[in-house]
Amino acid sequence: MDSLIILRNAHLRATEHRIRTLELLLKANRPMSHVELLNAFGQCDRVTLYRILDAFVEANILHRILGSDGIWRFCAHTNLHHKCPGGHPHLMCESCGQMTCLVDIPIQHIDIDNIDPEFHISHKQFLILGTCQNCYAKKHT
Amino acid sequence: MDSLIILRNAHLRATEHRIRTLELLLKANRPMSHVELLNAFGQCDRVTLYRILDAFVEANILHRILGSDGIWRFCAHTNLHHKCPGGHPHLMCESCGQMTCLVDIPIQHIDIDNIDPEFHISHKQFLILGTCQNCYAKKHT
DNA sequence: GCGAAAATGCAACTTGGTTGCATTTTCGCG
DNA sequence: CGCGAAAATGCAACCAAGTTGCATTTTCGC
Repeated sequence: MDSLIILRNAHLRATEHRIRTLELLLKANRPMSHVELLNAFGQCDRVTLYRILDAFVEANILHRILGSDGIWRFCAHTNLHHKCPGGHPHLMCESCGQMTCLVDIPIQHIDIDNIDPEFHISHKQFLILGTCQNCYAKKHT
Repeated sequence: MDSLIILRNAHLRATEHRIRTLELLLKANRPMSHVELLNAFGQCDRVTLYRILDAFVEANILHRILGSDGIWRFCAHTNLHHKCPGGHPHLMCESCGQMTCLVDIPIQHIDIDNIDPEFHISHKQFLILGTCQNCYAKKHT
């Protein structure tokens, strides 16, 4: 899907930076961190990129996931991402930081009324940590 | 259980700070952040507290959970915490930051071999976000 | 109670993210 | 087309959580 159309639909201004950011994320099709995006960019102020990402999350065209390293990663929504309304788990390599969306897998239901009836759930985060293929190979050679 | 005995068993030195930290966490029986502990302390250097917490996690007498605010919380192990070998979910109020261990609930199994056979899982984090009773009441008055 | 190993305190640093503000750009509307 | 309000950008400064290095003090096995 064309990033320009996505921006228009979300009532966001189609500036060069914003188009670029969205294109990068759509092409990558995996959650990327702020630094990662900044490096991929030719020229963009880091604060501007932070604000772009915030705006995109606000406009619901990205979702963001906190890694176990405390760094946020941002992932463009594709139609695959809407399969599980309650969100999906994320795989994260603790060695290189790479993250993957497990878009097909629903997150387990929690019967909160039986645990803490006074708690109001807004959403859930499920992070699966470990070592990816690449890093595992590197470690065992 | 006496914190001194726990420290001895874990081959950790029983200094005043360490006993105090462990006692605070055992008494609270919920995950606490570094600042929260520091405030509860009378006099302790913040770096020292960081190092104590690290040592305790290393020695496996605490577990730590990253909140959606990017701040680590530390929780003393009780025998309840060992019910679910694969870990348990955590409830977090996004308004006040308070966290609760759902020690009775096992985290869903992920059949990683069918998804990414090359990924090696080390552990899982399941965070349930929302609003606690207190904060919900405050918002709706 | 001696001495090696570990714990502590302090200063300085790193890093991811935020805020304020002046300047520039976008885009709806006449 | 081009005007002007609203939004986006760039820059500097800031903030907070966590880390590192190092000199001093404390613990605890012998």
